[in-house]
Amino acid sequence: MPKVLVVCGATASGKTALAVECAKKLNTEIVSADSLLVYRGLNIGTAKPSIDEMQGIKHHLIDVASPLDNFSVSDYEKLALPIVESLLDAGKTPIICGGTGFYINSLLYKSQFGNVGANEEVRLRYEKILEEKGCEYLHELLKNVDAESAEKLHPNDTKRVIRALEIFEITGKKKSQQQDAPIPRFDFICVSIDYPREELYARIEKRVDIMFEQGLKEEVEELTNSGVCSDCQCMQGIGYKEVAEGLQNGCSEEEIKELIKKNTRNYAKRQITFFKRAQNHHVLSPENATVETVLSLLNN
RNA sequence: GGCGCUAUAGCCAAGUGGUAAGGCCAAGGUCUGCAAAACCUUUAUCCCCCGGUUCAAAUCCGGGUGGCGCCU
Repeated sequence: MPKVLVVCGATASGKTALAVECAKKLNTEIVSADSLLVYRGLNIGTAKPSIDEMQGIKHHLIDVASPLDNFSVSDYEKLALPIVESLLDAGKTPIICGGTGFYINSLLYKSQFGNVGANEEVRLRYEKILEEKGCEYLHELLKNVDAESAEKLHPNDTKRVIRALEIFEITGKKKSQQQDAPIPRFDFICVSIDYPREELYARIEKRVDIMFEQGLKEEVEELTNSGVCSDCQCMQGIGYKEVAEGLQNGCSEEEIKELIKKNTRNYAKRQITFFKRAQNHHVLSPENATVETVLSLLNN
């Protein structure tokens, strides 16, 4: 039996419920893999599982960061990996459940992320260069030190161009030479629930309506009042940025809601694209997304 | 009924004689420390219809149809 179960897929596809059912059956715990669930105070807009929904199953990596923090994959890996490992040591099948593919991969594969952390100072400097001389110039800079990485990156993809530059500057080594081979850390299978697109979009829209009923606006206001401003990383979350901006610009609730729906649909599409390439990935139809199916896949 | 304006992709829209900008939406994709982020690609054989002028018309002319506005 594979040792790790990953429940991934698009937002609003029913991952949480399936993972909880599996956890109950397997008598194990869930490691959330979601870049926004990590923040305390972001509950409604992230559709954070309620105590009720968790059904007594222990969920890790939820509420582990302050909304003022800048949480990153690396932080995630540092916190989550030991938990996965300890569950394995205890003879359990850890369930990684979430929609942030990047986070999931950091657990599944041994990657050192170039062995360099983010360096604000270096980033700021390159951002300034970007502002003054443009992205083509920045791309040229990278070409000079790491042609291979430059080749792979579009000049407009300035975030990654800067990261490559950052890695070179700090380590003196090329990012292209530090790409870790994607070596799996464990035996695992991935499972996702595949709704017809129309249906998934309908679920998303319904969910957004519910968020507003539950008081998304109030949640954003509370965060804002407690000093979480739009510069904070968590305010990049869908639902949060639209409400914060919308309220400032005097948009109607309908307008804000529609924008959130659209952005969430686009996000779901990106997730689907990302998970298409996942290894050992079983795409389940909604009818087939049952504990029994998952367990039988695990046993194969 | 008369007069004026208008008609370009799902939406907004440029183009006013030389072979269809751009934006939005949508779809597809990328992804190794900001990932619910960031980035890339694609999308009108054709400009409401009919006829005319011209080497050449989305662009000019005539007629028709739809919309908008004003007048009676």
